[in-house]
Amino acid sequence: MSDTHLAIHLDRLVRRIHASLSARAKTFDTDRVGPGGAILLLTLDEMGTAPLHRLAARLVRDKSQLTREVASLERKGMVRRQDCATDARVSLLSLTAKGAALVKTHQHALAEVLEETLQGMAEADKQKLAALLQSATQDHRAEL
Amino acid sequence: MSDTHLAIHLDRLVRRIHASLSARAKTFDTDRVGPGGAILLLTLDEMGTAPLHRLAARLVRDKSQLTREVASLERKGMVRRQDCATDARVSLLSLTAKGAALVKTHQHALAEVLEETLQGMAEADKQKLAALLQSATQDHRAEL
DNA sequence: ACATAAAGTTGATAATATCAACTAAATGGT
DNA sequence: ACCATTTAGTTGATATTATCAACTTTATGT
Repeated sequence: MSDTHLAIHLDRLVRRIHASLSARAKTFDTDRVGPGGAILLLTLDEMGTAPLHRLAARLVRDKSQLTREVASLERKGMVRRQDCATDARVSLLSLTAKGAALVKTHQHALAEVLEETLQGMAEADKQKLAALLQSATQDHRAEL
Repeated sequence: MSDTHLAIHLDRLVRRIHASLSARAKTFDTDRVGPGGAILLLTLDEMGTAPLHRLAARLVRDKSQLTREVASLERKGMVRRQDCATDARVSLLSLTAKGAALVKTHQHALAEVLEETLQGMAEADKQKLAALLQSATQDHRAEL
């Protein structure tokens, strides 16, 4: 029999984390960027500067959705767009100072939630888990 | 700095799987139970018979949502409810034969998608990942 | 018997996702 | 250089899912 277990537990874990986060959201999500906005910012933080479609590919979200989310974050002063010199179609996204500061806050909160959610796991196992998850989401054809 | 990586990769992996699944949904989700319905059925399959609130706890979803989802699956003949002998408030949920058959179908499809999504990972790593995910979602206070 | 909590439902609303159509700009051949 | 085809991004309409409070009915503890 096949391992659908992996998917089931994956879903549970994500929901646990999400629940924990939104439970204490009032504490740290003062700008109300929401979970979607938060992960966008965290991802943009690790990408530095990126066109929207690349960010969409990373986040595995529809471009149209990203358009709106980015617009919202832009209005809040978290994200900045600048025209691309070599391609007039793309607008390059990057964090503002305010956005970068917010990332720190969210990283902190997320770390706490993870700590709480995964209390029970040995530190080594957590690291192993993180590593395996990373390797699971690696490659997938070129998209750096 | 803290490992928010775990959460980020978790999100990506879930979205990849979800995207893969919905891409080929027409192939196997003939009853249109959707991802939410599917995971509910899979979970109920592993629980056997369970009251709604227990299922909700397992799935980490709101009871109100489960009420509606279960109602929908009931209309489709996948889930059955029976009154609890010892507590008139609870209705016990279980799969119908049709529901159990559907579970098989979805397990199959899900296994294929996982295979595809995680191609690149060694078999041993997949198993390790599954095990770690399971341990990550274990316990959490009593709720069997 | 009474207060309190639990199980489930309903309603209203918010947040996200999906998908097709469309504009503008780039690319690739011929 | 020209035209067909892609690609980046946006917009609109709609579906799906999540959230939260209020409420009914039944159980529990004292």
